[in-house]
Amino acid sequence: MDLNKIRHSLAHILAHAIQDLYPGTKFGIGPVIENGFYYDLDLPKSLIPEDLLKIEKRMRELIKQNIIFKKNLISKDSAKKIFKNQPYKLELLKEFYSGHRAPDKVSVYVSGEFTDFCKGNHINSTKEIPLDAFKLTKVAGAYWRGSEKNPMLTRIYGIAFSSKKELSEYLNLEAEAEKRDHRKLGEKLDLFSFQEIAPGAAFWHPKGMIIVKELEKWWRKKHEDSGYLETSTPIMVKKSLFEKSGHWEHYRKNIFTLEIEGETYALKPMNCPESTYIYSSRIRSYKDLPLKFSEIGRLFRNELSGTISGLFRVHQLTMDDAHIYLRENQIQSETKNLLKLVKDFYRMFGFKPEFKLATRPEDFMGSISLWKKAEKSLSLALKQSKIKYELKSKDGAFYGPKIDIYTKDSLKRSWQLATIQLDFQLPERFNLHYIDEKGKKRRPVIIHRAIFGSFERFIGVLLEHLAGSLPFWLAPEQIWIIPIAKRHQQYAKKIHLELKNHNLRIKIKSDQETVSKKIREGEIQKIPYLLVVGDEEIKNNGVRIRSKNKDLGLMNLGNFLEELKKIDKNIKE
RNA sequence: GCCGAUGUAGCUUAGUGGCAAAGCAGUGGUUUCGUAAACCACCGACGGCAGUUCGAUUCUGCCCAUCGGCUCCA
Repeated sequence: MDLNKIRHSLAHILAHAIQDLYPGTKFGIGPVIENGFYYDLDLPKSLIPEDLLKIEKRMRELIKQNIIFKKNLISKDSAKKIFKNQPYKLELLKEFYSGHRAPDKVSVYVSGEFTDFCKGNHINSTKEIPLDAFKLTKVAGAYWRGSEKNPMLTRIYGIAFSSKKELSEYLNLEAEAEKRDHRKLGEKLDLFSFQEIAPGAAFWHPKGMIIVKELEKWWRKKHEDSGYLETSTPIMVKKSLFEKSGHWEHYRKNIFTLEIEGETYALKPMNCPESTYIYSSRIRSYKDLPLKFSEIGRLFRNELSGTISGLFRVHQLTMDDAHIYLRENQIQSETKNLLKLVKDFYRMFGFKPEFKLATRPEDFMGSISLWKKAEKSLSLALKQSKIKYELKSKDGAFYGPKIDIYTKDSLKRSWQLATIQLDFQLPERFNLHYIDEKGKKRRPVIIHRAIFGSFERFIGVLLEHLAGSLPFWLAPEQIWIIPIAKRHQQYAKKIHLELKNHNLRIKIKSDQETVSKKIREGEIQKIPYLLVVGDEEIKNNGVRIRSKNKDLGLMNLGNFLEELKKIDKNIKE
C-alpha cells in the first residue's frame, strides 16, 4: 500500500466532492503533505467547519463507487478545452509550456467525473482507499502560489493513513501535543501570561521569572568561562542608526518607531549596530581579537499581527546575543568554538540540534566574492566539527551567510533556536578597524550569534519538550514539605529551615487540606520532590520522599541532600 | 497584513431578546486526615464602542484580543 498515492488520490477525491457539492468552484492545487493532503479552492461561498463533515460524506460515497484513476496524455489544446473555466489550472498549463523543454503532451488524471492536471502518481481504483483512515481536519486561507500578491484561496486540509488504528494514533498524538502547549502550561503553572494591553509581549510571573533568572545565571557562567564580556546597549535609539546599518532598508515595516522632539527614534530590533559603538569607543589591537561582547538584549520587532503566537513569536523578545569581532583567519576556529558551545547547551536540555547552512539571498549586500569566502568558512567549520548539515540556499541574512540551529521538541516539531551569522557588512558600514602587527588599520569581521535564540522561544520549546516537568535546577519550586497533621507542623518547619540553608526553593504546604489533595496539587504543579512528614518520619528523624509519581520511601535528610547534590551543583554545602 | 473561527467569573464550561448556571480556584469556618480532589458558607463574569429594540450578554456593524492556517521571521 503506497500511502503517498492514497493521499494524493484523496486530494483528487476531495476536489471531486467539492465539484459535486459546490459547482462553480475554481481549483488550485492539491498536493500530498506530511500525514495527509490539501486542496486549494476558490469557492463560491465560504465554508464553515461543519461543511467538512458533509464533504467527507460525499468523499466516502465517491470512494465506494470504486472510481478508476486513469492517466491520459493529451495535447495542449485539449487541455485548454478541459480547463476552460479553470483560470488557476490554465495558469499552471501556460507555465508548463513556457519552459525550455516543453513536452508536446500534458498529463491529466481522470477519476470519474473529475479531471485534474497532474503528473501522478495515483492508485488504480478508490477501492484501495480505506474508508475509515482519513479525515478532513481544517479549513484555512492560503495565497495562490504562496504569494501575498495573489488572491487568497480556501485550503482544506486532510490527514490520511493506511488504517483506522494509525489515524487514531495520530489523533492521540495531537491531543497529547495540545496538553503540552506552552501557553496552557504557562497558565497552569503560573509562569507567564499575555494580556490584551500588550499583544505579543509576555508578562513574566514570579515563578516564570525564576526560570528566566536560572537560565541567565547558567548562561553567564558559561559565557564568562568562554571569555565573553557582557555589555548592555540602549533600547531606544535614533532611527538613523538603522539607516546606516542597512536594517531600515530591509525591515522598516517591522521596526517600532516613536517621535520625540521632531526626531524619529526606534525601539531596537537587534543589538548589533549598537555593539559596534562599544567596539569603536577605543582603538583595538589585533591582540584584542577575537573580542567577544555578549548582551542579553530586549528587542522589539513589529511582526505581522497574524503571526504572533505565545512565546514562540512575539513583539518583544529577549535575545542572548553576542558579537564577536575577529580577523578573517579566525573565522573557522571561532565558528568551531561556537558549534561546540551550541552542542554543550543543547545537550544540557536533551535537545538534539540540527544544523542548516543558509547562503546568499536575493537581496544581499556586499560583493559576491566576499559572500563566497564567508560561505566557505562556515561550511569548512561545520565539516571540521564533523557536523552533518542541510543546505538552505538563498536563506541567509542580507549581510551574510549563517548557520541556523534547529531542534525538535518531543512531538517532533522543529524550531529554530540558535543562530551563528557571519557579517562582513557591518564593519564596512560602521568603519570598524583594528591595528595589525605592522601597525596598519585592518577591517575586522563580526560573528553574530545567539544560543537560546530568545529566552521566550527557548522556554516555550523547553516547556513543551518536558511537558512542564523542568529539571531540578530550573524548577521554580523544587520541594514541598507536606505535614500530615497539625502536630507535624513544627517538624516541617525544622526540615524547612535545614533545607533552606542549602539554597533550595522550598515551601511548606500547610493548607488545611488532606494529604491526598496536597500530593495531587504537587504533581499537577510538577514539583520535583514532595516530602511527606508525619509521626513515622519524626520517629525516624527523616522524610518520606515522593518524586514524579513515585513514592521513594523514607530517607534520612542528609542522604536526601547528598542525592540532590548529585543532580544540582548549585546546592550550598 | 490576508482567509476562517472564537471571546460568559482567575481557570474550564452551561445558557438566554426580559433577575446569567455550575465545577475548580479564592475567602471565612468545620475537619487534622499517610500519597492524585474532605465538608459548609461566601465572593466573583457576558472583550470594547456604536446601532436596531420598550428592553441586547444574545441580533447587526465596526474595533480589540486570541486560535488555526497563509505570508513573513534581521
